[in-house]
Amino acid sequence: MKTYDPSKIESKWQEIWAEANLYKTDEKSIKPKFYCLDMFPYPSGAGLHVGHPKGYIATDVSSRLKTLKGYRILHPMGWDAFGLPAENYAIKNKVHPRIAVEENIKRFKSQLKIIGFNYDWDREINTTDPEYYKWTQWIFLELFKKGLAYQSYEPVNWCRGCKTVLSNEDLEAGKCERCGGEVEQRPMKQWVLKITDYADRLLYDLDREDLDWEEQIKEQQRNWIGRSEGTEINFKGNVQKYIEGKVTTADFDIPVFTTRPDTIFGVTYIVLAPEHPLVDELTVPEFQASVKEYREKVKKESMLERTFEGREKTGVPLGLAAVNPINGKEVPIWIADYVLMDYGAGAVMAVPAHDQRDYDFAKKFGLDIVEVIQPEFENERIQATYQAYTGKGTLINSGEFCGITSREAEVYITDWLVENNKGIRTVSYKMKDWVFSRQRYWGEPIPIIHCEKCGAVPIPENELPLKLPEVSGYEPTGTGQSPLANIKEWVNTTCPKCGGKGKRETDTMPQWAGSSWYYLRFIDPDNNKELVDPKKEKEWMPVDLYVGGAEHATRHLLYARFWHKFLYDIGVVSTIEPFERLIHVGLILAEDGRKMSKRWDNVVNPDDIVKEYGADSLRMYEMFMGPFSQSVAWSTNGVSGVNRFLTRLWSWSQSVIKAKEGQSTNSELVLKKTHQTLAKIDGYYESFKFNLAVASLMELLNFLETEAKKQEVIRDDAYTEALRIFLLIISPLAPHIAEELWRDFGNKESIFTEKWPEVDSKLIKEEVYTLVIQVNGKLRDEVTVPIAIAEDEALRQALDLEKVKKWIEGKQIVKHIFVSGKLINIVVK
RNA sequence: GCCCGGGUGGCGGAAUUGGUAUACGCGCUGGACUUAAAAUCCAGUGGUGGCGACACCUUGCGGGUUCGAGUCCCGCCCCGGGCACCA
Repeated sequence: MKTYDPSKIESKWQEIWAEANLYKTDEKSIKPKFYCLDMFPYPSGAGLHVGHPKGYIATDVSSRLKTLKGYRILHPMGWDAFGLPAENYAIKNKVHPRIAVEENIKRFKSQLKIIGFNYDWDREINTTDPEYYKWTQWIFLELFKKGLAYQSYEPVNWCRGCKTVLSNEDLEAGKCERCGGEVEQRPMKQWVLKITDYADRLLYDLDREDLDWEEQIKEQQRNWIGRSEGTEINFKGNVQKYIEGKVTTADFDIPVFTTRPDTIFGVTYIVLAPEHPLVDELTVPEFQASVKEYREKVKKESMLERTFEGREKTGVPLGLAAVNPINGKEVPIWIADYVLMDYGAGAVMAVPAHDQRDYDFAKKFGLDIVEVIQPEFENERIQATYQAYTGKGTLINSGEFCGITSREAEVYITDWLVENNKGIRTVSYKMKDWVFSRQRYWGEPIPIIHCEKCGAVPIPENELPLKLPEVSGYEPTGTGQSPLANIKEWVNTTCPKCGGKGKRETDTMPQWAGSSWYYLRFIDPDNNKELVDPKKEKEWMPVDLYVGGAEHATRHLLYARFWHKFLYDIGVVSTIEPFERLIHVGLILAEDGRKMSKRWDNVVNPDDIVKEYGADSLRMYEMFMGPFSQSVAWSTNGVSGVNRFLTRLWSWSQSVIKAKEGQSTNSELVLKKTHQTLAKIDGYYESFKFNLAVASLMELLNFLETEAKKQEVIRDDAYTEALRIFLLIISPLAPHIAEELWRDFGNKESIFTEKWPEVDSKLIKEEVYTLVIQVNGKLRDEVTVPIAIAEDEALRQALDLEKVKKWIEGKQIVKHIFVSGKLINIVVK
């Protein structure tokens, strides 16, 4: 008998499939389409570890299933190859990042190939290919033309020691990872995309019925967008200025944003973000030194740490007061780091009685605390003496508004403010505009020319792609600009508009850019005339299934949705959303439960697993190890278990193939169990419960082997059908062994040209079931009953059982609960 | 700190709407085969007590709702992902 040797059959079938173009995307047939997409990898220098292919295996299983079900498949793969690590590697090893990236891609690709994916490699793309990034640049220019790209001063991490901009990744506990020096937040003129213009659409379209996304991902996006309706309230004041020796008084306005206008009578001070542009103007001379010192200190803090709620509060007063528009009361103005410039108006009205951070701040600096909301319950009232009461309630100490509820006050107080021109209703978002500039070499050049006369001018479309120039080194310039700024002959150019002197933009795009539209390129990878052929776009969009890590839940997926909606607005795409169904893949941790990392020396390489156990074992194990979306620790022993299973499948299949023909006595049972598995497994595949799919296949084989031990296997219609179905339903998970046994079985064509089997519902019907008997909710016995058994008959049979009698004896039956198909519970007292 | 997940045997995990807790796999123990080992096959395997039939306990911790809670509610603890320049 042939033995199961994956190393022999897997490479053989991979070659045959490739030669036969089995996985080439079918552009012609009238079959329904299935666009199945993986989040494409960043080809790092470390190569693939076993965690990478988990999601790819899932899309491979899904697309093979859809192939069997009669769909035509688009299942492509490519490389998201711009980015920081390649540039750092280039600096360190003095090689061009392109060379490093090419090597990495080669390695990744060979590692993927031996796992036996059904990718159409003719559609491979690479974001660093000029023919690709031409269109990334094109989209940027369209955004620019529509006013959605603008320049603004945005903070970057600036290391004084290295004289360079640092990524968050390069920081360690707020200090520079390389030199250990201080890092400060330094404003720098950068390109920013107006994603906030799309905030409402990005939010509301999450609720579209045709968007089949996991709720948790949608919820994360909603929170990221952070829409809140509120009121912008204007606090006025005046400041004395000395101009040319004379004292003059100047009025000022401080607009603040609040979602709680009902607490306005409780305002006891105003806090500005330390970066607020009004701070210079509003600081009285005696306080200037302390304000300056405080602002310097805040520069060194990261945004993340500033927002920690339990953190020790800091801040300094400006020495001025502003007037509460509702009661004319003067309140002092402070600056404090817990107020951020980029949320709301960069200024808050502080209500210490009803906001915890304001409360902590007021306690620390001895500011007034005025209670204006009375809680509904007394215990909350008691708590309010040592912490803020942040709930709603009834207004007190609020002038003419006393006695009404918070909900009413939100309407009436805002109405009053609007009528008296002291406030407006407005909406604020947590989501900020997308800072799109990077001061680095290895990214798409931003196709803009700065002209002294004309300002920022886009380069003409026919000059795209604007290629990255070759440079000799990638070291930072020392000024914070990207290495491109050092190439004078590239930077200095002429203005496309006036023909005068112009300078090229030297910042490049973030890595997110190329990945924000790549799913469109796969549809039409060689198109140089337009981004995507509209006909082909309509044929393949939207992506039917998108699989990738949860770490992309907010940024990548929001950026891609934003660009897609923009492309929809300018008529490039025809769907409102790019990804119809989204599933997130859970991490594979190392055997020790930690993340796989070179640092811990716990990385498992898929090549080694394929070599020892075969690709089918790797594929099936990764689908079996746990719920797909959950992170699970790797176990090489687990792989050997799956390998044992495949070996047993091989032997059983061979025994059927070699068996003599005739009529077996257990054919009915064999068919029933096989069809029951078939009925289950379809749902398991569709709902990404691959672990249960594998378990049900194992159960089926356990059953078939047990039957084979009871009596000799005879090749009759039932066994023939059981083997046929078994191979078909396992083929998405383990394509190589399925194909090999399929051909051994006498089939001339590939198993993937076959049709998915249909469930025979007559076969799987059960006539009896096990009725569980409980007394007071505890399991006491069970009995086999006909499926249609009536309640009183079930009760009669239950009460007849010795084990049940024992528990009922001397007690009174209060009632019983009968759940048809499940159990009967007898309640006694 | 904030947002999103998760916590079930020695381990990974299973358990449609609240209805037999521990499917499937790993590991372990004993046995068969073998000169021996590996591989394979057979049997056992949540805990405590008992020779045994059996009984009681058990889903991170503490309460609650219910005939019945891993599942629902309230309050905690612990772990993972994200927090805008890693991708």
